[in-house]
Amino acid sequence: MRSLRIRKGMLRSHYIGDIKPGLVREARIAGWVDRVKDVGRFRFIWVRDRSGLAQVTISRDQGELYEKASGLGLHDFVAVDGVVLEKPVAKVGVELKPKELRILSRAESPLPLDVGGYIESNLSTRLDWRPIDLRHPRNLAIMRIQAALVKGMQEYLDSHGFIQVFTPCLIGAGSEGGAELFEVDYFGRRAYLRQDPQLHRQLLMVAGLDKIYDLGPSWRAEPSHTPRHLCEYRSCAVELSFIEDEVDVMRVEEELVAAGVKRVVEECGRELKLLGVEPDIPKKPFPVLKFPKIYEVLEDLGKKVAYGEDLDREAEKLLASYVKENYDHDFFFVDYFPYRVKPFYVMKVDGTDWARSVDLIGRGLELSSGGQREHRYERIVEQIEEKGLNLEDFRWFVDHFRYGAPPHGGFAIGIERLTMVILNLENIREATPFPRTPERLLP
RNA sequence: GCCCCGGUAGUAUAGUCCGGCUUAGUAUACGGGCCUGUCGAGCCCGUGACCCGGGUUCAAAUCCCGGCCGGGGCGCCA
Repeated sequence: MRSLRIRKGMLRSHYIGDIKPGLVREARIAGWVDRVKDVGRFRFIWVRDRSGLAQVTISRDQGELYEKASGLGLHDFVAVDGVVLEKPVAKVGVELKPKELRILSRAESPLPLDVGGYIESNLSTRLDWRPIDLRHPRNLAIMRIQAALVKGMQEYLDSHGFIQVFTPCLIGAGSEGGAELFEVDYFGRRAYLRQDPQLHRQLLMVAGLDKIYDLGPSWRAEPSHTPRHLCEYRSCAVELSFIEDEVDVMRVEEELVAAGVKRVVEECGRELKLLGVEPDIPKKPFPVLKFPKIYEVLEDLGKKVAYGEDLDREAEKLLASYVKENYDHDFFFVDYFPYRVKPFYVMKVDGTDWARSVDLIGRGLELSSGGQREHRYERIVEQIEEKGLNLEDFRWFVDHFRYGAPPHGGFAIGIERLTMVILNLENIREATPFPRTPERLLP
């Protein structure tokens, strides 16, 4: 990490992690007090910033400084000027003999969480005090890894001709119904927070943008009490035109996931080690399981799913272990979903009850859905009617398809879910700094 | 939306099944002391808690009912 070029008198000259004993003689560091130990002739103050941990060693003969340090407590915020010991005695790494110690902010004690690292607080308590919780290197690591993941995916998309766009979050109508939408007052009219940027991405295909992605939030007003749902989450939503069929979409998606994971592995060795995970860069192509054959596979696994029915959680998990065993893969696609369980805009497999509709499953968890969309005006209208929807409600969308639309498809990958799967997190709330769940709107 | 489980010091837990044997135990944090280049230091002392309301009972952290809060399973989904 490169330290900021600083002006004289600035709070810090170095990130702790940047200090190389022998190369850096003197440094000014700033951070939170991680531990205070009073031992004979010395007081040891551990100081942590986001890059690492330093020990500030104050000997009794330093008089005033020694006294000042006696009042320090956990998570006080301090700045220390000192000489870097060329051969540190401390095992934490960097050791400083201070010239000056400034206490910039006091932490009340006891803290509302155990920050010492031996007691793991309940997630709920941690989230109540999330800023303190995020000081823990482990949680910081999750945020960093997610940033690398998104960066890797963006790099892939940018270098393959995808244009980043921002589609609206406030919408006048839902894409599939309305039950799970958050309602917003829009100058006296009813508006909604989008549940997916889907339909607007399709309109951009009609517009000829050809290949796009939208990185942004979506909202679901589902009161789900599970470790894998958030009411607000981010997705990397991709749409591309001039495809032959949904297979082209899958090819992009697996490249995208692999590029994200690759970036994480390359860039976040330290963080991954801290979290105790070693993700594999997934092999391409990802295995594909298709309806209706999938019913037979499930039956062999001892699970009966009625013909034409959707997969349930148990089926997804069974298939995941099946894929792991037979393909040694954590990810797989499911293709040709029954048309009746999918929304109106999907492309049917001609003359069948199946759709060119694709889910990506990672470690048994649904990470995305997508596939090829129907681009022919008459067909879209027909399908809206088949689904028992009111065509007039979708005019704002459908009418644009009357004037020439390319074959296209896409998908939206849940970023928190992908993070969760790669890092083997038990709860999706770990994968976002301030999770929104049915009960939690603060902080 | 349906179902299951839980709520004890700042934090995390034991005790709850089978009411009394509890002055509610332990770890950590916090305050004090001893020792000591500590690195999860060690030792001694101390402060600190039964979610709220109602009921049963001689007696409730413990049993029952309601509320609030939290966790999970399913559904739905990313």
